[in-house]
Amino acid sequence: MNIGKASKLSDLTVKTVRYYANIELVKPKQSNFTGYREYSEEDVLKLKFVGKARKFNFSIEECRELLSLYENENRSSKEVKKITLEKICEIDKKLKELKDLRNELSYLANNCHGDDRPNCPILDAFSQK
Amino acid sequence: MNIGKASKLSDLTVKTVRYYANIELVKPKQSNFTGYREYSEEDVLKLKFVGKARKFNFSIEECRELLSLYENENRSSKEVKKITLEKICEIDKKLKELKDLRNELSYLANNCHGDDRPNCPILDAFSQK
DNA sequence: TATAAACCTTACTTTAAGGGGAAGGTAAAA
DNA sequence: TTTTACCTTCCCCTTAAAGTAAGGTTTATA
Repeated sequence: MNIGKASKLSDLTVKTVRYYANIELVKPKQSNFTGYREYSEEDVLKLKFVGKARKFNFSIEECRELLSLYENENRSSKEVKKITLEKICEIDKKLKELKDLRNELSYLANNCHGDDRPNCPILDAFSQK
Repeated sequence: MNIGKASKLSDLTVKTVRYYANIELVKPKQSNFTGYREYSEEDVLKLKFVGKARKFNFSIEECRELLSLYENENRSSKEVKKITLEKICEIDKKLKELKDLRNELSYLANNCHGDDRPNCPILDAFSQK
């Protein structure tokens, strides 16, 4: 099938699918008649796989790694679990940062009367030495 | 003072300070003798201000907006509070996304035995149609 | 049959916020 | 005087595509 159909089936944009072909993440055959890319059913499965993994916040390079494990019959689930646990750690770190940030900002907002006077503790906080 | 000193005082890298000058966020005078940028005390205060705001996750364009409020004697704290509350909303949205993501991933990891057998529920989840 | 619409291709530019490094000018210290 | 420490502009790199241009192909319609 052509890229348009593969795009629809995998629920990715044509641009994205073409990008994945260019970076050799999911690389279809390419016809030498028309130059059109020819996607197989298996290619579509890989595209879907990558789409899911991307939604799970895995980077392209991590997707590449997961995909190779996915394709490798001799893979061990240990490796996949390891990558996943690392990803969870990353998420936890980012969660903490965001929570701290939220606390500080909401503290500032609560102390700002938010009227037409120029005095503003938020700006004061930003301009503190 | 030259850019190196302004960089140290504001706790930003020289690259960053130069970048801010290029995008006209904090723009110092520039000597016509040497071509060196000349930072005033006030410029340093603005750099510090931007540094703080950036740490609070405000984008460059938001910093530009905050900075103009900061410089404006006739500002109202209402405007600043509004921007801040919007930022808190954004953070809340991102927090929710990350929490959901974490839940799904940790569910998958918990159900993965993590041994040398090739069966792996994480990969299974990614390859579901 | 002619043509228009719907595909497809490569290639270039842009995004955010700088980092890295080259090539070269300037200033201060040894 | 020379070395070292600054400073300058310029260009490429990062993520993960999206936007657009210019042009080739295929299919549907008049």
